[in-house]
Amino acid sequence: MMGKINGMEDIHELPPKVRRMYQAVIQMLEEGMEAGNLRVSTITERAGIGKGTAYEYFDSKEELVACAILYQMRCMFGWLEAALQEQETFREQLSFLLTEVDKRELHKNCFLRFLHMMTDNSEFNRMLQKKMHEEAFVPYLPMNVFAGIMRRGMERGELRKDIPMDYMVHCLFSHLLVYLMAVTAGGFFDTDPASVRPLVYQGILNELEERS
Amino acid sequence: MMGKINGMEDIHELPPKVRRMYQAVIQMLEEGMEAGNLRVSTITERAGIGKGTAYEYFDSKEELVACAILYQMRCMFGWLEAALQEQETFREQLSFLLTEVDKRELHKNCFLRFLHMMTDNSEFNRMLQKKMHEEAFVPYLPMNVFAGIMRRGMERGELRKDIPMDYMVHCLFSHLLVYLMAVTAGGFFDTDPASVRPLVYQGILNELEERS
Amino acid sequence: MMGKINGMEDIHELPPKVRRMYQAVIQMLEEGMEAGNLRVSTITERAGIGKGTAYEYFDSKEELVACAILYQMRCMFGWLEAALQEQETFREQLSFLLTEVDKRELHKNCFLRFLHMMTDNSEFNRMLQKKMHEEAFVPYLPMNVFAGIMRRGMERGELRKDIPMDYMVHCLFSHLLVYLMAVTAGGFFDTDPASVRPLVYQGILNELEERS
Amino acid sequence: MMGKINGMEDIHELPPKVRRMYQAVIQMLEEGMEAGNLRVSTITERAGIGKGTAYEYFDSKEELVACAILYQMRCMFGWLEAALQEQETFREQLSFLLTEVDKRELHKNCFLRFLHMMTDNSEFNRMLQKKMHEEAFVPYLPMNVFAGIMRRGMERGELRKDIPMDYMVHCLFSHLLVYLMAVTAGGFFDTDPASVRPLVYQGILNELEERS
DNA sequence: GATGAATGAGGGTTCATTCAT
DNA sequence: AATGAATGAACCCTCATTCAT
Repeated sequence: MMGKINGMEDIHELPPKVRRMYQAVIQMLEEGMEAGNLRVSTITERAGIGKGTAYEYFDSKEELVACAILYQMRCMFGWLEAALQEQETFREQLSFLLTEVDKRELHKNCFLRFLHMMTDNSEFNRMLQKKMHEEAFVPYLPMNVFAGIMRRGMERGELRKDIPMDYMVHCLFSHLLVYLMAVTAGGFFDTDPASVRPLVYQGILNELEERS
Repeated sequence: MMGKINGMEDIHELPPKVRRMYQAVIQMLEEGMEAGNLRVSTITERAGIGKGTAYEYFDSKEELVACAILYQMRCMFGWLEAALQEQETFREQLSFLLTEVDKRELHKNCFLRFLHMMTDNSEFNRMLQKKMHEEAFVPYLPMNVFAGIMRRGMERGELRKDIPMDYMVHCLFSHLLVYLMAVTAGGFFDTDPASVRPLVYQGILNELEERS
Repeated sequence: MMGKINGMEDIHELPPKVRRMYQAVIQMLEEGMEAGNLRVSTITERAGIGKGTAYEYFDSKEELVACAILYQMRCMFGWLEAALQEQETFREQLSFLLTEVDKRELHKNCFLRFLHMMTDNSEFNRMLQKKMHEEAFVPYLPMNVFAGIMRRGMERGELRKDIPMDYMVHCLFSHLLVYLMAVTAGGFFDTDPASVRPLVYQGILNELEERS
Repeated sequence: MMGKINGMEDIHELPPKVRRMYQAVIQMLEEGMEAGNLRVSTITERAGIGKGTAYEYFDSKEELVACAILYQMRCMFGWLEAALQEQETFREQLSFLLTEVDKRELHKNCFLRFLHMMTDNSEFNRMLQKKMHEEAFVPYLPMNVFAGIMRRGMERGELRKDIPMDYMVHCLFSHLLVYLMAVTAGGFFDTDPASVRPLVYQGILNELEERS
């Protein structure tokens, strides 16, 4: 029998039914269902396949859902990495990131989920985190994507070289996060994102940019 | 029949069985169980009461758990507010906050949960968020607690007055968040919290403090 | 919560729903279903209770079925022991046993099942055998019932005292077995039980009876 | 398309894949699995063939397993018949049988299973029994094998001629059975097989042997 | 003939909720 | 008001069987 899927397969070589299940899972998560409450029958139904087929590819519902989430993250962060590479300066990259958050694109799909995961110590999440530390996944970790930006920015002489890399990543991460929340979390901050954006932008530059 | 509990009761006038159920819920959450996976039977068992009794006070399991979480947040943020009031300067308040995060006290009990909630769009969370917007809960919102600190800091002349309050709160919040993650999320950032702490501390002051 | 049933309860103090489930199981076994193929839903349906109720009393279907079988054995072998006590001589006891086998009463209910069990090394059966070795069950073991007969027969001077007890039990057991098969196993032996009975009767006496 | 296998094929002209499936079934039964719990996928996997192939030869899993069991019995009882023929006297044959039981060879493979079947009235077993009464199988029935021994023993003047054949077979069968149990059924009889063996041996001779 | 991916009916188990006491 | 035995809908997972290749 064919070996089971473990989530580290090449994104472009997934069996079509697996891809359809992944898409069903992602879709449902975006509709606001909790990862733990997804039903196998609904997933396979949406994927247009038989219920038992899920178990041809995965050992359990949890495996299936976890792999789907990983898949999404690899897609999104992979895309993000590539998109950021196309920007020429750190300022452009920063603008690009903020605009992505504005478009509610990134956030809905990955950033928030990543954050949600990091603040969750359920058993399911521990499994997910374990998978995220597999070698094949590491380059997709947002921390590493951000570190790449920083490094290149420093090489171009745009960013300060006297701050530990860790803190630089944290700095970018945290500001983006708060902007993300201002954009999303309707109600907790009764704030106009448009008025916060320049402050966030400037705040990051103040901390990280090399002063000429 | 007595009306049901809605989560906005005075913290000090809870029926004792309700308080015991709240404590059971909080305890289990801290043991790493997901809010959605708690079982009514376990909750009432730990509370030392009959299973049916839960339904004397709440309409559903979800209501019970949501009210317990609200209760915890009101306790913790209420306590935090009071504790911060006792500090005399903003710098002392900031140190206090960082130390709390260090102690993994705050974070485990509330901050992380709050963040977790804000990054979740499940049905359960929408209910929780709705309850959080009830008038009685508003003063406990972390944003408002932080805004109070800022306001008083500005009155004492310690903090800049030319930045929108929203951004000041965001700034504090985001830096704390990242420090929280450095302290907690073992593995994603392979960072030494001790080396990050002064940077976080200084970063916040750089952005917010009035320069003499 | 009430502790689970383990099969060693006093036969006369069973919760009524448990007794009804036992009866449903026994009935179905006698209708020719295999112990492993019984369905929980059918059992509870026949017992006139909800499906979930089975799990109030037992941890699993296997436990339920095993306890039901033990219950039947305790009932039957308990009854057999008492009935044998009422016979005055070994010859009468022997006649009684053969007649019981004739009536297809004993066999259908217990003897065959006991034999079936002893020739089965499935996991289910290993569990059943483990339960049978619990102290509370031991006096009901057919071997011990038979040994009691022998002992009393020896005390009355009817049976030989020079043969090991083990073999005496074996002797009785094996002859009964064959008679049981002649009566039951339609087809394998195309034998008239009536013609075999006196031979079995005499065979046993020849081996065991004290010759005056 | 080729007709399906029905279990009465010549043992030596089985399609090789069928033989491999039979061997897989037998092996698993000897490992302690119940006939009803064998899985088609496991059987074909062990046989080194595709799962669908089983259905090229058999209409259902039950047919496959039943035929495998019949196959084993024909092999074993055929072998037993031949082996017994090589013994010159009844006493030697008897010793041989007891020794086989001692070696846990016979019993594990056939005798116990045969007994298990005879004490079972499940649907599966009724099918098996039906197949056993097919003409081609009759000579392998243990009863008939034993009857052959008896007949030859009588012809040689070793055995009594005044007892009905049925009873003689029963007598041998039952004693062997109980010895088998003493050897196998660890725990029900806490008996040392070695001490019982001579008694069994002598008991049989006492009943069946011609007294000179 | 041979295969094994796909299927979906089936069944064991869980657990929120009810309600008679 | 408090209880906890009883319930049954819900849901995961298994596995015999089919069928396109």
